[in-house]
Amino acid sequence: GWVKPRLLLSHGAHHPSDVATQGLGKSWRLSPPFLVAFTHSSFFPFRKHALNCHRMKPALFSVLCEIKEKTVLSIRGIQEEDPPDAQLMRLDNMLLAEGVSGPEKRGRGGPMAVAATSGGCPNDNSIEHSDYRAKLSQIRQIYHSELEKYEQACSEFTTHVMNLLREQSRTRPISPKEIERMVNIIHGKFSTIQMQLKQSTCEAVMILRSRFLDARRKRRNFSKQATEVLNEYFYSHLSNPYPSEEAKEELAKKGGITVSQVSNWFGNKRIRYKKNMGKFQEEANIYAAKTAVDATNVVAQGNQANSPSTPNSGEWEPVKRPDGFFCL
DNA sequence: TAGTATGATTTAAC
DNA sequence: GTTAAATCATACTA
Repeated sequence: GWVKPRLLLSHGAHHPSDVATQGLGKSWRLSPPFLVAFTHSSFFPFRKHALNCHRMKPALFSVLCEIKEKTVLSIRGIQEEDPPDAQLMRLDNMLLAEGVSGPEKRGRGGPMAVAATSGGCPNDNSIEHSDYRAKLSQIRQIYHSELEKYEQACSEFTTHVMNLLREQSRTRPISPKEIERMVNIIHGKFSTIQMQLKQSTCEAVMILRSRFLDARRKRRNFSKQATEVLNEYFYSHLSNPYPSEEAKEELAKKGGITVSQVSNWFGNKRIRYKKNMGKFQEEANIYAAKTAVDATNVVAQGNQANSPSTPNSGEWEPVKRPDGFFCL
């Protein structure tokens, strides 16, 4: 199921101010002792106002910022910059291809189109198709809702931290650059969360897809209409039951199945008929009689008989395999 | 529930 | 590419 990505803040930070002090704390702790003295908690309640109004404050503040900046840069210099995230790009591409992100796909596309044309029973496939689409739409909805939530949370959190730091910058050496860096850190954290969301979404789509494709493999008997059409052709072309590509297309159209299903059916039928002609004799008689009745009706209507291109003259003479194996 | 029917897949030959 | 043949997996039926 769905695993809602959690807000991942490093070192157990649970509040914006924690992050603020955490981010700054490292460099702050590296500052010389005399600087720490100015910021000691017992110092503030009594001296805060005096400190802010002190004539040396601006000068001292800029020095503090400079020292801090150098310290931070020396630490950051050790750390490697993140490489461009290829995985994020892959996730984005997949979500776009699956129709989760970007404009919603309408009509036939992706695996749905395959199933909609390959199954034996079009109605059932329509149900599966709409089921797939409904579930994909659900995933899409959850994805966008979560994404929006995270973006809003990120924006609110950033504003909150920025305000907090601006407020603190009146009494602590926090430069605008530092605030910018903090904003970048927050955005980085939220990007990680977004990536987790994208990953979960991709997993959900893959699971849905595999389930759908498994369902597609389920065998369904052809409709009576399809079986009728196929059998009629088979028994009326018993001498050469190898429909041409055009004939296959026609049969597929009439039976509401695919051309490859027609090919499969004829492959199965030929081998099974050959193996046990006796079993199919009754069926053959029924279709022979049916064909005869149809032909009589056509003649009775005064039209030219629409007889099969290869009449049932008795022998199977496969053009490609003239081994007499299919003789009646 | 076992046996049978049937659509799909795989393999090998052409 | 098509096809036969074997096989698989599932649907159907008594």
